[in-house]
Amino acid sequence: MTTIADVAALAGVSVATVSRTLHGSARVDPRTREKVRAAAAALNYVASPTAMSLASGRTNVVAVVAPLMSRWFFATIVVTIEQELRKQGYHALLIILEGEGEDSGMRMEMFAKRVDGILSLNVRPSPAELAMLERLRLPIVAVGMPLGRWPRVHIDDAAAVRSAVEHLVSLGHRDIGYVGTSDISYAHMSTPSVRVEAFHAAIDESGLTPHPEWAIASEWTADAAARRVEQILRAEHRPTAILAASDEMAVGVIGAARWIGLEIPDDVSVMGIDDHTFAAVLGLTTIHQDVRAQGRAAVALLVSAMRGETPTTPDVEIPTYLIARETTAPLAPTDAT
Amino acid sequence: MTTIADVAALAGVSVATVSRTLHGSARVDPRTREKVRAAAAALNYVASPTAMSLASGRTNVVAVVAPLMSRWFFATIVVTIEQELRKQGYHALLIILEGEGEDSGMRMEMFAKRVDGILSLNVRPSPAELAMLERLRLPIVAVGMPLGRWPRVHIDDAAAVRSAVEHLVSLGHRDIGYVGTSDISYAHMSTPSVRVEAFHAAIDESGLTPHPEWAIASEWTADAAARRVEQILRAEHRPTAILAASDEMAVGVIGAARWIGLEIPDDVSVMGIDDHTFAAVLGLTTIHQDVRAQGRAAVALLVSAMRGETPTTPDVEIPTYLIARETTAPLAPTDAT
DNA sequence: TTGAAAGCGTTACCAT
DNA sequence: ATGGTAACGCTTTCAA
Repeated sequence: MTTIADVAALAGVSVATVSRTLHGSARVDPRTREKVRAAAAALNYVASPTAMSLASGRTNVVAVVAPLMSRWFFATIVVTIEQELRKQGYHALLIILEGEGEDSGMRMEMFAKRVDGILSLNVRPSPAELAMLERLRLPIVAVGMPLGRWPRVHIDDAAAVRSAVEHLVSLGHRDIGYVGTSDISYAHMSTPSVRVEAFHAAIDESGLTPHPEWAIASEWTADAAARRVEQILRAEHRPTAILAASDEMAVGVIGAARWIGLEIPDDVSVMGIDDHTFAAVLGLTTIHQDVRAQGRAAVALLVSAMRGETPTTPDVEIPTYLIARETTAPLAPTDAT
Repeated sequence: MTTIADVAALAGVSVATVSRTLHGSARVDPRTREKVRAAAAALNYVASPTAMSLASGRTNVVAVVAPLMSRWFFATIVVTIEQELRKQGYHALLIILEGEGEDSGMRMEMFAKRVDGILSLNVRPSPAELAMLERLRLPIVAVGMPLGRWPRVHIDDAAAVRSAVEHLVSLGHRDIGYVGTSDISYAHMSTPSVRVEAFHAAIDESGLTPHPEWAIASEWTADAAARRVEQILRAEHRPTAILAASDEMAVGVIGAARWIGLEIPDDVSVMGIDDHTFAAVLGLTTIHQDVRAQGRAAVALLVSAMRGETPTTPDVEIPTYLIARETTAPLAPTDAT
C-alpha cells in the first residue's frame, strides 16, 4: 500500500508538507503544491481514513439512526441524507434499531467513537439512552420527534392531522374513523401517539361526537391496517370516512374496502398522511410532507454543528399541505348509516 | 477519554494483557481476566475503533452499495443486511449510487480503505470500476446481477418472468403487454434488461405473436409506469393482460386502468414481480421473491470470505414462486379486441 | 500467562 | 513555507 511517506519521497518534501497540501488549508507554495499533487497522482495515493481519524480525532462519518427502513418515509429520507452528507464529505453509517430490545444504549456506545455526529430519525430513546447520548458530547440533529434539547427538523404532525380532519368535515363527514393509534407498542417511535392525539383534538374542535371505538390501533403497514380496519368497516354502523395516520395504512384501508365490496369514495372516503409515491397513482387524498427538504435541512444543521457552529435555527419546521384526490368525496345525501 | 492504559493501570497489568482479554481469544489467566473486566467496567471503557483499525488492519465495517434506496427491494434487503451484519459484529456503511455519474470509481476508492468487505446490491459497474474493485482485493459479494467472478446471491429472473407469462397464457391470454423494458438508461442497474429479454423469450416459447409495441419502457416507479402504459391501454387494439417487471410498476398499471375506466381483471389482467408489501392488500398477482433470504445469504457469504474462508457455494439461488391473487383472471370469452 | 516495545499512517505542534 | 517529530490508542510479535 502506498503511504504518505512514499508520496513525500517522490515529491522530495516532508510528510508534513504532503499532509498540508492534500488536506490542511495552510498556505503551501504553489510549486510545492504541484509537485506533491503530481506525486500523489502518480502513485495513486489515497490517504488511510483510519490513520487520519486516529491522528485528527475526526472520522468524517455520521451515524444515521432509524427505527425502521421498510417504510417509505425512512427509505426516502435516507437517500437524501446520504447524498447530502456525501456532498459535504461525510459517509453514512446506517443504524437500524428494528428488532432491538428496549435498550439500545450499548449499541450507541458501539458506534459512538466511529462517528463525528448523529442524525436521529424519529427515534425515541429511553431516559438512560438519552443520558448516554448526552455524555457522548457529539453533535446530534433530530428529525421528527424532539430529542432532548438538540436541534430538530420536523413537520407539524398535529396541523397535518387537523387539516385532514377539516377536509373530511368540510365534505360533510361527521362519522370519522382513524387507523394508527399507538396501542401497539412501538419501540423507538413516537409519531403514532402525536398523530392520534391530534386526531382526537381535531374531532373535539370540530364539535363532532367522538367515537373512540373507531380509532383503532394498527402496525403501520398496509397489511395490518387492512385487517384491523375490516371490523369497523363491516359493522352496521360504520364511519363514512377513514383517516389513516400514514399513506401506507391508507392503502390497507383501500384494500379492505375493496374486498368487503365498499366503493371508494362513494361508500367511504379514505385519506392518508405523507403523500407516498403511490398516492398519486392510486388517487389517494393525503397530506403532503416534503421528506427531501427535511433530509437536506437536517444534514445542513448537523454539518454546521460538526464544524463547531452554533445553530442559528435550532428548530426547522417543514410545511405540509393537503392534496385532494379521488378517495375522498362529499358525504352522500342518502347516507346508509 | 479513558484509554486502554487507564484500564491497564487500574487492573495492575499491561496494556497487552488488557487487549488480549478484551478481544484476543488468547489464553489469559481467569483471575487476570476478571481483574481486567472489572477495571474496564468500572471505567466504562470502550476501545477506540479507529485505533483498533489502524493497528489491526480490520475495520469491522462493510460497505453496502446500492443504486437506489427508494424502491422496495433495496429498502427491504438493506434492513436484513444491517441486522445480519450487526449479529456478526460489523457495521454497515451505506453507499447509494443514485445521482452519481457514470463513473463512481473515485467513490469506491474513497470508502475502500474504510471497510473490510463490500456487499454490492444489483450494481452494474463500468469496466474501469470493475478493474478498480479487482485491485482493492477486498472480499465482495454480489446480490442480483453477476459481478465479475465474485460470489453471488440472486433469483432466477428469467424463470420468474417465464412463470408469469405462463400464468397469463394458461388463463387464455394471447395479447400480453409488458412494462419495464430498459430503453431508458439505468446507470448501475441491470435487472431491467434481463427481465425484458426473458419476456420476449417466453412469448416466443409460448408460440404467441410478438407485439413489440406492447413492450414499453418505463422508469421503475408506479407513476412512470402509469403514464407510459396509458397509451397502449387506450388504444383500440390493446393487450388483454399486462405484465409489469416490478410490483411497483404494476401498481402504476392498476392506477392507469382505474383512471381510464378499465376494470381489473375483467377488462385487463395485471401482474407484477416481487411480492411487494402492498401486493397482498391490493390483490396483485405476482411472483414472490424472498428478499430477506437473499440478504441473509449474502451476509453469510461475505462474512465467511472476510474470515478468509473460500466460499463453498459461490452462487446461491433463492427460489421464486407464483402467487395468484385477484388482478388476473381467465380471458373473457367475448373479448372486445 | 504476561510484559515490552515496535509499529499502524496521519496530523499538528514547534522549530527553523 | 517547510521539516522534524511527538502524539493518536491499539494490536501483535518477541522474549521472558
